This record gives sequence, C-alpha cells and structure tokens, in this order.
Amino acid sequence: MLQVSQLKKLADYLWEIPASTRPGMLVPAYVYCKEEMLEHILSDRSLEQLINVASLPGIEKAAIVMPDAHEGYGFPIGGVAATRWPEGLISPGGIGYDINCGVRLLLTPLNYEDVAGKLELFSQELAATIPSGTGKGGEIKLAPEEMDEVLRMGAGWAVRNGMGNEADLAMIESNGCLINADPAAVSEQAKQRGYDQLGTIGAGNHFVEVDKVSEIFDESAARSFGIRKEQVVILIHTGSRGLGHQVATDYLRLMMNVMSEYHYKPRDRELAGVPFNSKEGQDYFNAMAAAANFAWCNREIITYEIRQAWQAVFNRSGDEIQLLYDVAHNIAKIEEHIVDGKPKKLIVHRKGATRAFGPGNEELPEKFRTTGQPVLIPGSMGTASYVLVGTNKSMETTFGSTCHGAGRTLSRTAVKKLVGGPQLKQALRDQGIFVEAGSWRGLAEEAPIAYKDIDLVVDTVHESGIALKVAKLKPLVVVKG
DNA sequence: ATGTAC
Repeated sequence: MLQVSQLKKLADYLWEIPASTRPGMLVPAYVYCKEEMLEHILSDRSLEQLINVASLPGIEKAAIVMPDAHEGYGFPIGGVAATRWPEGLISPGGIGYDINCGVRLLLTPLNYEDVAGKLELFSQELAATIPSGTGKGGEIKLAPEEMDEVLRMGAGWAVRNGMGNEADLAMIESNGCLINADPAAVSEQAKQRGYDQLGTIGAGNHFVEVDKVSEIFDESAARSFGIRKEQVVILIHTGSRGLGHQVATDYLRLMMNVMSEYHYKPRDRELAGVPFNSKEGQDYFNAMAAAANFAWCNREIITYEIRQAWQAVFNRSGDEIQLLYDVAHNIAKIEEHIVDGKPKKLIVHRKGATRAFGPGNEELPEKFRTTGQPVLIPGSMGTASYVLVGTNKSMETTFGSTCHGAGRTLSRTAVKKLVGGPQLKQALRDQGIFVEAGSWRGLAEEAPIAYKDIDLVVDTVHESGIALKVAKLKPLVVVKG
C-alpha cells in the first residue's frame, strides 16, 4: 500500500508519483485529489493499479487518476492513460466492462413549479415506460441483420427507425457513431445478450433522473447551453448492457492467451493487452466501437421513451425536450494531443473519465466551439449532479479529460450492512425525491454513504481547471434498476 | 458494470 509520503504535492489538488517510485514505471503518475479526500484513494489498490498503468508499453507523458478514482479491474476507475499510436498497447481493462457507459442530459422548457404537482405520476410513468434491472430486456427485439445495423450506425439507427430526433445526433460525442465499428468482430454470444436490450437502463449505478437546476456558476456558458435556474432537466446514465460486457469478456480472455506472443508480460494479469496495430488489437478496437455504438443507440431510444412519458404525463409534445449533450466515460479514442511540445496521435483510454475538450476544438459541434464541450457529472443518488465545461487546461494536462462522478468508497456488500432499501427510499422521499427502484437490494447498494462527496470531487477538477462548473442540479425523481 | 458462475 502506498503512503502519503510517497506522493509529491504539486498543488492543493494535484499529487505526483514519480517514475522512480517503482521499477518498470515508464512515466510518472498524477493524482487529482484534495488532501482531505486522499484517504479514500489510499485505502484501496487504485494507486498500485495506477503505477501498473504507468508501465504499459507505449504509455505517453503520465498515468492519471481523477478525484473520483477507486479500484477497478486492472486499471483504476477514474483513470486516463494514452499510449503511442499505432504500436502502443490497447488494454480492455482501461476501458472497462461497460463499454461506452455514459451520460446524456435532456433540457425541458418547463420549470420546477410547472411540474411539482405531477412528479410522482411522472416517476411512475418513467418506470413503466423504461425497462430496467439486471438482464432485463425491452420491447425491441433485433433481428440479426438489424443488430449489425445498430452496431454500425449507433444513435442514427434509432433516428432512422422513428425512435429519435435527427437534431439529437450532432449533440452526441462523435455524433453517436464510431465509424470503425465492425459487427463481425462482435461475438454471436454478445449479440444474443444484447438483442432485446435497446432502450433499457440496466442496474447498478445506472439511472434516469429528473432534476431541477439549483445553481448557476457560469451565466454565460449556461446561457449558451440553454440552461437556466429552476429549469427541469433529465439525466440518463447507462451503457452497452450485456452486449458490451460480453465484448469485454471475450477480448480479455483472447488477449490473456495471445499477449505473450507480443512479448508483453503485464505486472497484473488484469492488465491484459496487445499492441493496437496487431490483429487482436484491431479486432478489439472495432468491437469496442460497435459496443459503443450500441450504447449510444440505447441512450437515444431511452430518450425516445422519456419523450413519450413526458407527452403522456404533461400533455405536451415530447419533441420539446432537447438533447444538450451525450458523453462517454468508458471508451478508447484515437486523438491528437501535444506531448513534449509536439502533436502526437495517441490511443486515449478513459475509464470512468469524461472527455472535456476545450474551446476551439474541431471535433465539437458549432454550438460548443466558443465555450468548450458540456461535461456531465452525475453525483450519487439523491445528492447533486453537475454540468461543467471543458477547457484548454484539460487539453494540456489530462489528454482532454476530467472526472466522471462521485466515486465509490464502500463496496456493495459493505453498504448493504449499513442501510436497507425501504429505509433509504423513505429517507429520499423525506427530502422530496421520488424514487422508483426495481430492487431493494440494488437501491441499498447505491446509497449515498457509499460514495464520495460530489461537491468536493467537482471542486477539485474546477480548481485544477480541467473542467469548470456551469450549473448544479438537484434530483426530483430517480428511476433505477 | 454483469444472464452477480467456467
């Protein structure tokens, strides 16, 4: 276990683990964290895992963790690592099992006072309209050729089939479609697990949440995003369901078997990987892209379901609900960043980390060119969530990345010993929050006491400048699996 | 996160 004394304090929010700390580290590691939250990160294996990441073949500049970091499979969740294109390592552990787990924020034209009397009804309608829960499927059953179309097209498939709005597509990271996606690289088993899972939330920390905008920090960015105080907004957090999970499982197993052929011996077997430009590396990257497209299509169809529930409850057009933005926080992307003063093409792994591109970036839609991209950070259930904006500081220091959420401090088993589902639902109801939960156990596992303080996490990235606060959201309704 | 099991 690493000691505080092994961390070099660079600022109130930033620590360095020098490359000399362990043999084999190719680059230093950086920890974005306030001193008062350091105990969480030091209490599990996340920094040992970060040190392992700092020794991945081809890693550039640094291995980085965000303030919401905790231990994950191989890589810490809340981690960012960029390897040299095209021969650097690609490692499924650096993306995670839930490929393109991500967040999207919908903007409604109504304010809190307009919906206050109908919130309970809306929560029930949302729960009835959006399937949720482990292994749960929905109404849409994809034929094999339709599945391949979804994997190739991403969110555009939903639009083409009448379950999404054309205007949404520009407001999705990568337009909701990674063009290298290859359905042939995705196993039949993965496709089978996903064939009826479009339009479903899943379980764990996934949710649909109705919020009101409780505070504005940056008036000008908020106005440009179309966000105002008291406004009702809707947050979606989910990913690629069983399909993405199976893709990760398949390729981790494959890479464990072949990595020695590429003379790669990881410090931890969970860090299995292969050179990006190897056959297996390309197959994984193209399968990962297909799973990412499935997740974007999933969030687009959930948006369609929300628009229907809105129409049913408020007797207003669902099309008045606008998509602000949709961000991935478990993904690998090929991006150009400046390293040692020179532009370099990199394989950027983000695992529990959000892209936070700043003003002027060509990948952003016109609407966000002058502000930087919206960054959506959900807090733990019943606490707050945030809208931030990407910065050029993040481009310079964190490969254009920031945190992704509050970050767990207690395991699922540990928290269940401290709190029960019914008790938690009542406690949230007492705070004016309507909760619709698919299972008491699942609800208890997501209790806010199992998470870090979202305000501290967001303040850390704000002070460090790797994303700046725009608005704070307060939950009104939570729908969970 | 997850057909909470290879």
